[in-house]
Amino acid sequence: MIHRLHFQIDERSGVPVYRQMMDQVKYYVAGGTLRQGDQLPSIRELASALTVNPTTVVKAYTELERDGVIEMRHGKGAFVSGRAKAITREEQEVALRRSAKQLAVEATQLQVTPPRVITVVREELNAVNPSPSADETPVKFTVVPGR
Amino acid sequence: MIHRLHFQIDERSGVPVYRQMMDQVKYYVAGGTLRQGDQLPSIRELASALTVNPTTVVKAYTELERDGVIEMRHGKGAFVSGRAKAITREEQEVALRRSAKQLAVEATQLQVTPPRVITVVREELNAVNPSPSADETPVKFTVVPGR
Amino acid sequence: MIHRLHFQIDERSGVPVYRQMMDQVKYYVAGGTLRQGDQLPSIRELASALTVNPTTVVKAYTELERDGVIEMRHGKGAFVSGRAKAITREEQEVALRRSAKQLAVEATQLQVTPPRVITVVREELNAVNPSPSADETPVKFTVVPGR
Amino acid sequence: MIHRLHFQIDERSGVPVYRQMMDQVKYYVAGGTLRQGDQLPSIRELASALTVNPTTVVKAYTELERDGVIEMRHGKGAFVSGRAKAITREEQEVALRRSAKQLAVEATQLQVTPPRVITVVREELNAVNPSPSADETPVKFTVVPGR
DNA sequence: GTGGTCTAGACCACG
DNA sequence: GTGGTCTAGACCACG
Repeated sequence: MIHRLHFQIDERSGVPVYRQMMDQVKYYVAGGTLRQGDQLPSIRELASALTVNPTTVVKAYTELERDGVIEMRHGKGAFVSGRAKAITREEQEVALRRSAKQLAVEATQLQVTPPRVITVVREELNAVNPSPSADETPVKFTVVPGR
Repeated sequence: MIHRLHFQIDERSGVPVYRQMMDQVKYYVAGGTLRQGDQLPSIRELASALTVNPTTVVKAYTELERDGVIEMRHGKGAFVSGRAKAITREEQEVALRRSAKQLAVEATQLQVTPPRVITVVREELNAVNPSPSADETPVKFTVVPGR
Repeated sequence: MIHRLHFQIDERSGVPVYRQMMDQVKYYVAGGTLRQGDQLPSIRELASALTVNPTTVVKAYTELERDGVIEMRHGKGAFVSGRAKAITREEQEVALRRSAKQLAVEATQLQVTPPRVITVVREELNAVNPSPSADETPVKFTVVPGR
Repeated sequence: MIHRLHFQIDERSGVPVYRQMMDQVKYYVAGGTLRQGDQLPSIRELASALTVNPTTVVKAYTELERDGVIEMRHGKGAFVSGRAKAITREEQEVALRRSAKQLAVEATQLQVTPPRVITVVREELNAVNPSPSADETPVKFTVVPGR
């Protein structure tokens, strides 16, 4: 069974690319799509799929390792660490709410009506390729670039 | 009548502060809350309300002037330019959809259910102080810091 | 009063340059030469003094910040953190003993006599420019490249 | 008579393992402990004694052969080459002084007093199992892992 | 001036 | 194949 990770990089957002990558790995771990022992895409694979420089991926992975989310094994690859959930349930809620708030503020400033906002959110939720239901063996993931 | 501008600055987001400010002014103009001739908060007022460095506000206003959104009048202040809508209707839609997409991707990665996402968005839309219905005379705005 | 930091980079050693830099900053903090609030050489200054690439210094400083040893202030510079001694007295002893052991093993393999080893160590201790006695105000340091 | 080679591998040092092994063989040859015709530990023996990957030992031995220090005899093992002293007396002095300098710099940065440094060096010299006085027949060596 | 991010690409260690 | 380090240099944010 092939698992797909949807990585969404928005270059125009101003958020450093390596941080966008870090956040999304953490979200996948927090959500349970990525689990202990799973192998992440290799640096080169991820870099080419997202058309970013390999050193940018190296930076993201290095920071994720320092955060205890992943482990790098020399010559082997990058794996989800056994240490911990990347972020707590509470931080998860905070992250979601932060994005929701930004959307709400923006919509209000643009004077877009709430029903219209809800409609657009629904459409985007449908458009995102849902991650497959996880099975029980550690797997290697392929990348679905999103931009 | 006193109008309030809700400025939402998220320092942790990685987006440059001056760009966050620029975007929000543009959104207010696009949405019709800010209209031609309206006076924006002074640099000092905005800087102290948002506790950012005044030079950051200067940069935002300078760039907004270059974009034709506002005009600086020496000794008077900053005013919404007569030249144009800050962003087109289409750009508006793009901006909204971009935020919605980011939310959708994030929620999917976190395996938050769509209904839960919609609930959170509704809550945040209600929480945002709705901008008042515009009247017809140019006004000066006060700032409601949001962070 | 001008303070000097003696940085010793050995490219032939195989130890990554950024790690050599990190260790030496930690040693200076542990030894009390660098104290809370002291400003480190700027990235560019250190890079040019040691003729390494600025990105290498960036990496060393970034890791040191993550370790709580220094703080980067945007537009201001790098400063010794108030948080903690960089390494404990015990780690200090470990570090010293590790170097001493390596020297001892090497000398034994080379069949250099212990008195000769002691003589060479004494000479090298005298050759190192001793760090000046610290005074009481935070200072900026200049770099003495050593290689 | 059984001879013992003390191999000191420090994984944390950042120096590639194969290079640490190469250096120490060279030092033993330079010091006269290993002499022409002596048989080195087999790849498997050395790998398991030091718990490193056999390919790492292969790399070290291959490079040592390229440097003319040893010869691999198919099906027989690795032997000290007749060609030359692995390093000259001068290189020996350079190697020793390099280690001594690193120790001196480190101690100075840690503000450890010279007498204390000398004490620690003496202790470590005593702690190292001195290599036995060489006799005159080629011998096979066993390994004393040091870490 | 200061730090921060990123690209393009080389070279190396480990398996 | 995998990850790790480093250079050279561009461009940006902040003060």
